[in-house]
Amino acid sequence: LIQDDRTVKTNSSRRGRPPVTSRAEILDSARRLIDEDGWEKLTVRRLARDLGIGTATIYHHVRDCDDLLIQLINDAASRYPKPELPADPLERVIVTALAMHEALGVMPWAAKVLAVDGEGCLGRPGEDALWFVDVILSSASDAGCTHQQSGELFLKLWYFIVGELLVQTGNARHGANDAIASLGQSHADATTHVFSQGVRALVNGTLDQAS
Amino acid sequence: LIQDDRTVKTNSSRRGRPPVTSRAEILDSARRLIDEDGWEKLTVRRLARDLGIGTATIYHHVRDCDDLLIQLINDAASRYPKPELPADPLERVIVTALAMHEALGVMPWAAKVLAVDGEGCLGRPGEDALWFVDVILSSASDAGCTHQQSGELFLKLWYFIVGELLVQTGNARHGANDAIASLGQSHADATTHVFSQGVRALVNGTLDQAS
DNA sequence: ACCTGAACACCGTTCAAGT
DNA sequence: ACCTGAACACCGTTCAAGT
Repeated sequence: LIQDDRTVKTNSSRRGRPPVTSRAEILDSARRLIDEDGWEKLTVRRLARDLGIGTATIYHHVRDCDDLLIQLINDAASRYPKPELPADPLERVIVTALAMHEALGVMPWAAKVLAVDGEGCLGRPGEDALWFVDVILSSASDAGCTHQQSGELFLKLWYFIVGELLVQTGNARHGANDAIASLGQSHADATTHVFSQGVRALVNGTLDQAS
Repeated sequence: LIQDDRTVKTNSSRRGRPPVTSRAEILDSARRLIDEDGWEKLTVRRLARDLGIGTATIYHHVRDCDDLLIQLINDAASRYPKPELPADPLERVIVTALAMHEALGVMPWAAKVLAVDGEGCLGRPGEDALWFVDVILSSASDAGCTHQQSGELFLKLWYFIVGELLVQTGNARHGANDAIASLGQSHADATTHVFSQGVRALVNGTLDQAS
């Protein structure tokens, strides 16, 4: 049922001891453990126990603990539907930045991992995450930015996205923060609003400086 | 020499077993260990070994491992010289945000801790970190922002500051990132420039939206 | 081929007992 | 008063041996 990967492998090469698990099963299990107990409780040993396999077996499918988290992020990013892009290049930058934030938002702990292993995840060619980077850079060019200005704008947006995720992860753990709590709207609405206003401010403010 | 705290304590109440260490010694040792081996290598056990004391003794001075890091951050923030504030309120917001970033910059790992224990560090009344928050909020008001707009502007700046620190910490560990590497200037100059331009863009962009 | 128990070298935290 | 060894309940990672 869930073990199709295993079956396929066993069929295609019928010699040797059959695998007891697959990359897909490991990622599924990890996802479930994370939203049951939080990402900081995910350990290789716990994951193996959950799957009912030996601890060392995990290391046949992932290089180490960080690699597991990065695979999870790339997996989520590739599942995320790419947004419709507006014709206006500036609007395109904004929409893509918001989509990038939303794609990462399903795993807020991603910020911590991405920052530690930074371009290890975003910068590898062929990864889906790279799509967001490309669209933002080329749209900025279309809006009249030089190569350098586009790079700087992306970097600023990246700081903002990562920072928002990081703060959100923290607040989730120990109650809402004061600045947000004092606003009249619901928590989720308020943070989304502040975030998108910030992205707009960053884009417009940067382009005003350039001209 | 470094053990004045201990001596003072021993003199003022001469009964009972004398302390073998003090909060100041613990913080000093932690600081040294961090910039020798990196903050992720700092452990309670290593710290105790470095001080030549029992592991459990550490827990007389700090509640737990996170508390130690937070004390370190607050200590650094309180040491940081407060910047001269310009008359123009908008400029005051910018200068204070840059100073806040610089104060935290001596401990880039602070971003991770602050995000996890968020307002636990920034929000406690009486802490020096609160000064930065107050100045930014009141300066934004002086510039014509409503209470809510000031709060939102601070939050945006906080996202940006935290994000920049987080990305910088990550890049330090595994080589410069591509966007920055492609710029003509030195690494440090380039990142400082991008950061301060971003703060300006955020402030100006936000105020343009308001009017 | 693929899996695993056991081992290695660590963690944070607590607490009864020692000085 | 203050300190601490030893214990508890964990970690990540490796590798020789097993199936």
